[in-house]
Amino acid sequence: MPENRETKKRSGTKEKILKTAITLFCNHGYKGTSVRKIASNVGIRESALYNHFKNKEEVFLEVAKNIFNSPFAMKEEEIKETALRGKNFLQKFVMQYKMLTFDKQSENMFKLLMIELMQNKELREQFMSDFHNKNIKTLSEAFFVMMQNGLVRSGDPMMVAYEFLSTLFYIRFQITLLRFDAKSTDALATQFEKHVDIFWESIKL
Amino acid sequence: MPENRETKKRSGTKEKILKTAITLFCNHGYKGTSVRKIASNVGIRESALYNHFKNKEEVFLEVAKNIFNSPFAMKEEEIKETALRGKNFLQKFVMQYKMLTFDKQSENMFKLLMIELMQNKELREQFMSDFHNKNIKTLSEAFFVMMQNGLVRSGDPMMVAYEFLSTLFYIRFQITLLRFDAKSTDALATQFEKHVDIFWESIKL
DNA sequence: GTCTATATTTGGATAGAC
DNA sequence: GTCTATCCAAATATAGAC
Repeated sequence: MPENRETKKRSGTKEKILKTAITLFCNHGYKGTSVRKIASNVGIRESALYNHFKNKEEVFLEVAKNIFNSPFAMKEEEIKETALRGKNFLQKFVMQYKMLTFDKQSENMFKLLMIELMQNKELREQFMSDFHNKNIKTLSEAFFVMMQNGLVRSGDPMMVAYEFLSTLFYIRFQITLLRFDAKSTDALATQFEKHVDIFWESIKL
Repeated sequence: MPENRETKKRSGTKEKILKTAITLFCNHGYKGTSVRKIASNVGIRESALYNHFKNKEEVFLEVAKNIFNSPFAMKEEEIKETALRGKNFLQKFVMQYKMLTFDKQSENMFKLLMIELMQNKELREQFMSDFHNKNIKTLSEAFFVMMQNGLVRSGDPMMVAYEFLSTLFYIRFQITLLRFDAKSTDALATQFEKHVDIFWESIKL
């Protein structure tokens, strides 16, 4: 028995369901996606879907599981180290943010988040803690280091972090809207780099 | 006939329907709000609602009609004039933005916009043109005037406008999320003023 | 203008044959 | 594991009496 991992060696239906569900949930949200539609897109009957998932919510939870999983998290020590490089840190941070923005899976999760955010209290709280606070913390630490080392004008690191992050979010938000309709994002894609340039000029010593 | 305006002098049912519909649509979105729920909250049967509106969509459109109506628009000349006052212009602009954020009706419309934005192509386009571009235009003009008059460092007025606006949007976005759950927004409310202070310091000559 | 009753559709979910 | 058949609930909408 060469592959008895997990006992069942699948026909792949469950994966197909998940893949289809991701597309549908991320474009139409929970309410906008029916079990019927998922099943029909997969090419099976609804009843067959229930062999793989207990109910609609379980499918959704499986899809939304990675909604706050960032593939590009920075480690604590890495932050403090890289922060000493000033603008270079910001460029690195923004590059990761940009990759997230254009990464297909991250983009889908962001769309889903934006759709469900207003209808799901738990998501709102996770958005604040995971999405916002985590980034603010990273950036604050970096700006603090920069201030300590005389690289940037001193001030409240949290405030500077907020200013810096908010623009990144807005760019990502707009890009996500444009990509919904398959519109060009060329102008906005370069906005990330321009933001770093302008911002650095405004805070550097 | 003292009041033959519009022929029908209403029992107020239509207004009551609209008022109820605003609350429901703005908190649960189009799909999340049923005609049943609206009618029952008003205190009538569904069938009675159809005496006032052709269908659910017509109720929604009536509600969403004012989604981009800003009660605080600045006139062209006013912008150029006030821009000469530098930081004072930014303070005024932000104060209006802040009022919008906390104005009950505007807040509802913003919630509705955020809910529906990801599911409605037309709204996305209106968001870009009415919401984003209009503000960018106003701010760009102001920053241009400020640059011409040596009040702020010269640069691309549009870029500076983008930096300034994006933070305002993010603050509003976060406040809206908090208010969804009736959480305190004290910390964020002062962020508006702090933003102006920080931003002005970073661009002034 | 509101009610009762009803038509129709859509969506989530289960039973049981194969 | 998939299918057919079926059930049930919820939702949009209409007809016609009052």
